[in-house]
Order: sequence, then structure tokens, then C-alpha cells
Amino acid sequence: MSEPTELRDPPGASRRRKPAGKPKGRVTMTDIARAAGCSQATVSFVLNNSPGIRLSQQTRDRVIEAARALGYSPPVFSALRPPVTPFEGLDGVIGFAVDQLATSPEAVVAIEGARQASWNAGNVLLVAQTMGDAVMEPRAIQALTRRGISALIYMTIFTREIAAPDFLYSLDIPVILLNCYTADYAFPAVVPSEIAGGQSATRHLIAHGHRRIATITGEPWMQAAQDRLKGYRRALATADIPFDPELVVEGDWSASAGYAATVKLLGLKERPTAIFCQNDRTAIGCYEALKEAGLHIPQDISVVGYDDEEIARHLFPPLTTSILPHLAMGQWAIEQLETPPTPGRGRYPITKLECPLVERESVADVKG
Amino acid sequence: MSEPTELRDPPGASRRRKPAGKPKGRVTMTDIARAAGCSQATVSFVLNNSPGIRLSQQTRDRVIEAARALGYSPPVFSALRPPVTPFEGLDGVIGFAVDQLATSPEAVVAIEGARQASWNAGNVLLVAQTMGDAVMEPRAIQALTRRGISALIYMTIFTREIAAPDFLYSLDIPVILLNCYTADYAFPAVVPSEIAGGQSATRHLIAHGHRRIATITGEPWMQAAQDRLKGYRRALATADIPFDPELVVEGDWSASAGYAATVKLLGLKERPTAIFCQNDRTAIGCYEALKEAGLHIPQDISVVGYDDEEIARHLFPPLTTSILPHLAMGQWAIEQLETPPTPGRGRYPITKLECPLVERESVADVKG
DNA sequence: GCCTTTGACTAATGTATATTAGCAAGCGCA
DNA sequence: TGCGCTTGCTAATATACATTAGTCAAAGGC
Repeated sequence: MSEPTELRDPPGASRRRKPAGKPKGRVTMTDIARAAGCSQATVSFVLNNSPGIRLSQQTRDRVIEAARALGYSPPVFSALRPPVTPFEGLDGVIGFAVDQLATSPEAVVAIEGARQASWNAGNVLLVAQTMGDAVMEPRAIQALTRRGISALIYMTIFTREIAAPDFLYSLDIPVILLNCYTADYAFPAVVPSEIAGGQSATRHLIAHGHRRIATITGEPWMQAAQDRLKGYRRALATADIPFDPELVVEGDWSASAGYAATVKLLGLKERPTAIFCQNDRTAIGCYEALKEAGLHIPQDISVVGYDDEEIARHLFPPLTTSILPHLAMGQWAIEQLETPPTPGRGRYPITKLECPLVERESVADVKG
Repeated sequence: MSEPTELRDPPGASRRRKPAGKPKGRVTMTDIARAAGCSQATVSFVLNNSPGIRLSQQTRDRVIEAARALGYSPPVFSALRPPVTPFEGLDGVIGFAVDQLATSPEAVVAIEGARQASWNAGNVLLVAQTMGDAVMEPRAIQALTRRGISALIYMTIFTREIAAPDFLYSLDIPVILLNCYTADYAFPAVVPSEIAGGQSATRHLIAHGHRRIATITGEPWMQAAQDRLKGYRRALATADIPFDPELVVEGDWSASAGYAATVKLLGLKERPTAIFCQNDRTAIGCYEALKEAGLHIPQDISVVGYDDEEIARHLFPPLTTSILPHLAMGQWAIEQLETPPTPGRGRYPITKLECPLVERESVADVKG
């Protein structure tokens, strides 16, 4: 207490502490007060509607007016990240935007992967749905970004190339694409390796001695269908099995298409000994047609699916299928944030994650 | 201003200003610091996971321990008072907190219901997972509330009574409970009407002429299991069918328990003609046992399930089951927000929504 | 014309948290 | 031995909002 005056800097001196050119990151009550020509206290009273305080309606209106004009929002402490956040700890809140949540379980699985990976670091995931709607998508993402998230994961239900909405480019936080990618490789992106998946499913059949392997595709315009087919052809080529167009039947991911396609295949002069259904639903229809024809799986004919949907486990016999790596993709996305490889928005290669095959009981060695 | 020294109290003097015997209304970081034997700053670092700060794991653990023990919850900046909200402009964002997202589809369905209902009004739903963790739950909800959401929906995966965390009470936005409720009825809450569901499932069997109806329960300590059983007994009583304890077998929601229970039921001197499985998984095991015994569904014996899981449709024969009204519950929650009946936190009755029965092909008239 | 009251507001201060600077101990090393 | 570096933490301070205790001017009372 000998020199109390030493303790106090002249008022205003401290203001220069923040050297950054950015004077304000947020609108505060003080700003509103200045705009409305009153004190910060008055603003506090108005915005809190404090009981027992008497203020003229004019003043109240002026304050509200100003608050609205300046876009005041209550304090978000986590949003006060220093201008150049070195991304070590990556605290806080990570946004996860997805077009649909309910239509298929993959989104939930990816979210779960991201959550698990965030958990250790104590980060919270905030999920918003965009519904792929041009009006709502910006609002949904704004609901996240405006609130001070420290990174955004942007996921689509179907694997595809997207034209990223403009605002993704103008965000100043890391953006990771999950199950989609942009043509300009502007963001780190991760997708399942469908080609490798189709290849390993087919290779699995080949390893069991099959040489006459049919496949039932999905809707041909979908990336996943094309890639799975590509993998199928590649596996055939690798094993020196000639490609027979007769053995490729177009489906549409549905069980009924699987049924019809299988009937068609069974009508072939030289029947396949194995069928690679490019998703599990198709396999359901395939099973049905096979059973109707009096064929036994896998003794008479082997079947593999794709996607490892819940039902694959409950079919009879349980279906050998490929797991979509959405859990791993979610984790991968978070890991990208932990290692700070954001060297000025360069070009990122698209990461492809494997679709491991789960062997169950629908594949056997070829007869004969 | 003649006596500037008067302005500066010696540090600590100001502490005595608050004369009230109550030293603290809330747990602050300073309290935690004292308990953990460190400084308030350290607590701040730990709880915020501040980037670029290095602390020993021990210290972090001690702080988290203490925070948990003292029941710390971060300050809630209200910003927007209910009575006269100055800015409807602060775009409608509704928070949806759920303990688990991935473990079962119900949460996703409820979210979808809430989303659909919000959509028209142009509101955005932000979803956070709490994982039922004492440390993470406040953080997750904080991630929502701090960001100025205009309402919070709080959901649990299992239907149950909860002790709502303190901070739920101190929020000044509407809070709706979904699939759970508090003993003090402090919040509007909605749950499935499991009793009515169990009753209507059983009644359905009675309507088909069955009188000897068995049931396989879930884990007995779970609310849902108790209520479904209660509904079963009620339906029996209403139809003047005596209750036979022999026909009630305890399961645990799993297929294998369903299998074992069915085997036990088939060993009875007087076999049941119908089995009410209290969830679909149980029914899977039940189907299995029945088929092994050479019985045909529904000709020889009828089966109903509960939950309408995806698989119910794909069983053979497709399973008659009750739909959990999570979609409707999500919608209901949003509707409560639209009609603003929040007259000073009164007592709200628990709303129960029906579980409608979907008839498929696993029930037939009793033979003879 | 001098108090008193009241309405409308502010200065000053309090509270809780975030952040910066720096201290002290330990370690590798020249 | 002593220099520089890292690690792990605290003291001090800044920031943002809430609240208390007023100030000040106008409107009465006497």
C-alpha cells in the first residue's frame, strides 16, 4: 500500500493493449448506448426489462432500435476467440450441418463418430439440418456460424460433388466436407472408397472360387453406383475374368428392383454362381427371388450386399456386406481440426476411407 | 473528488459490501478454485479448454472433479426476457438437447417431428448431445443457451422421471421435456402412453378371439416395461379374462431373451394362443423359437411386438406392432412453443401420446 | 421563492469470467 | 556454473454486464 497510485494506469492506457487492428469483435451494450445516446446502464435496464426501473418509452424505443440496428446479441464468450486462433486446443463448439438427418442412419453414424472424437477434447457438437433447401440452408448454417462455432463440418447424405454455397468460402473457420467434395478441392473432404469397396466385395467372391459373378447396380446416375460398378470391373480385370455385360443388371437400390433383377439373372442361359448386390435392400429382393426359385444361399448361390444396414444381420442367412465407414469419416473430420493443416486454403486431396467387408454366411465356395 | 484516496478501498474491503448472510447463490469459478486448491484463472482455463494453455492432467482432473462435486454451472446470460422480447428478429433458433443420438432411432424421429413442425415457421433446430454426463451436459446445453436460443427441448432416450439439472430452472426461455418428466411438473412434458399401448396391443389379440395371451416383458425396472405390462393386465381385466402369472415371462428387451421366454411358454401345459412381445427385438427371438417348434405364424400362434422398428416390416410374416409416437412428440413439443402458455412456471400435466397399432400379418383369429 | 417530490436517467461500483504477463522450478547443455 | 528453454501455474488486469446510489431538472406544495 505504499504506492497505491502505481497500481492504476491512467485510464485509457490499457486500451492499447489489444494491438490488433480489430477494435471490435462484437456489439456490446456500450456500443448501443453510444448509438442511442444514453448510458450502458440504461441499455442494460431496457434489454433486461429490469423490474422497478422507470424509463420513458422514447428511450426504450431508441435503445431497442439501436440494438436491432447494430445486431446486438447476448455475450458469447466462446466467440471471443483472439483474432488469430492458433488451432491447438480447438475449444468449444463445432458445427455439424447435414442435409437430412432422418432419412437414413448414415448421418447419425457420422455424427456419432465426430462426437466420439470431440469428446476427449471436451468439445461440443451442434447439429443443424439444412434439408438441402436454398432458403433454409443459409439460415441453418448461420444459426451455427453466427454463434461462434470454431469449425464447421458439412455433410451430405448421398456421396456427391457439390457446388459449395458461397458463404462456405467466406467463413473464417475451418470447413470440412463429409461425404461430399467440391470440384475446386477448396476444403478437406472425406468420402467412402466405393471403388475399393466394390472391388473387395467382388474379390471376396473370386477368392471363394466364383468366376461367373453378377452384379445388380443402384440408380446409375448416382456416384456410389458408378463407383461400386467400377470396383466390380476392376476386381474382375485383376483376376483376368472377362467382363460380361449380361451379368450387370441395372437396379435402383430397392428390394423390388433386386427381385426383378435376380429373376432376370436366373433366366440367363449360363447362370451366375454369385451375385454382388450393390446395396442391402437390393439383396433383400434378391434373397426373395432366389428362395422362390428353390435355390439355397449360399450352397447354390452366393450373395453379398453393401451398406451393412441393420437388416443384413437379420436376414437368413445373415448377409455378407460392406460397412460404410461413416463412423470413421466423422472421426476423421474432427482429427483434421486437431492437426492444424490449414495452410491458407490450398487444395486438398479427397480422402477416401475403406469400406471393410463383414463376412457373414451368405457366401460359400463355388460348387463343383 | 477532493479526497481521491477515499475512492480506493484497500483490496478486500469491498468484499464486505454484500452484508447478507448468504455468501453465495451460485457456485463460481472462485469456489471451484478454492476447492481444487488453485486459482480462478486455472479453473477458467480448464473449463473453457482454452487453447494454448498447458496444465498438468492432475490439475485438470482436480478442477473437473471439484466442478462436478460442487455442481458448477456456467452463468446464464438471459439477454431476452420473455415478457416483452425486444427482438423477435434474433432469428428463431430452438435448441434440442438429447442424451444420446446414435443408440436408437427414436431420438432422430423426435427431432424430425420437431423439425417438420418448426419448418413452416422458418425456425431452425440446433441439436446437441449431452451423453448424460455431469460435466458435458451443462457444456452442451450451454453451447445452446449461450447462443441465444429461444426455447429448449430436453429429451431422454428412455422414458423416465428425471431430476432436472438446476440450470434448467434458471433458464428464462421455455423448456419442454420430451420422453421424460420431473416430479415437480415444472415443465410441459410429453411421453408415450405405454399403458394405453400395451392395452391396445392386448385388446387387438382379444378382438381376434384369443383368451390365452402370454406376454414377454422388458427389463422390469424400466418404466416402459412396467407400463406395457400394466396395459396388458388392464386389457385382460376389461375383457374379464383372468390374469395368469404363468403367462408373464420376464425378458430384457433382447432377442435371445425372447427366444428363451418363448421356449418356456411353449413348455406350458396349456399353451398360449398368442404372445405379446413387449418390443420388436423380443419378437425376433420369439419368431425364431416358434419356427423351430414347427409352429406357423399366425395360423398356429399370433404374435404382436412393440416399437415398430424397421425390422418389423421385414420379418416373415411382417409383425403387427405398436408405433412409438416420437414423431408426434417432437411436433407436440414445438406446438407448445407456438401457443405461449407459460403463465409463471406453474404445474403442467404430463401429456401422453398414443402408440397406434400397425396391423401386419402376424395376428390371426384363434383356431377352433 | 424555498423546500420537497418525482420522473428519467447516469456514474460508480460490484460480480463473474477471460486473458495477459510473468514467476519459479526443473532440465539440458556448453 | 550458469544460460536459455520449457512446463505449470498465479497475480493482476481487462471486459461485459448488473445494480446501487445517487444526480438533475421539472413539477408541485407552502
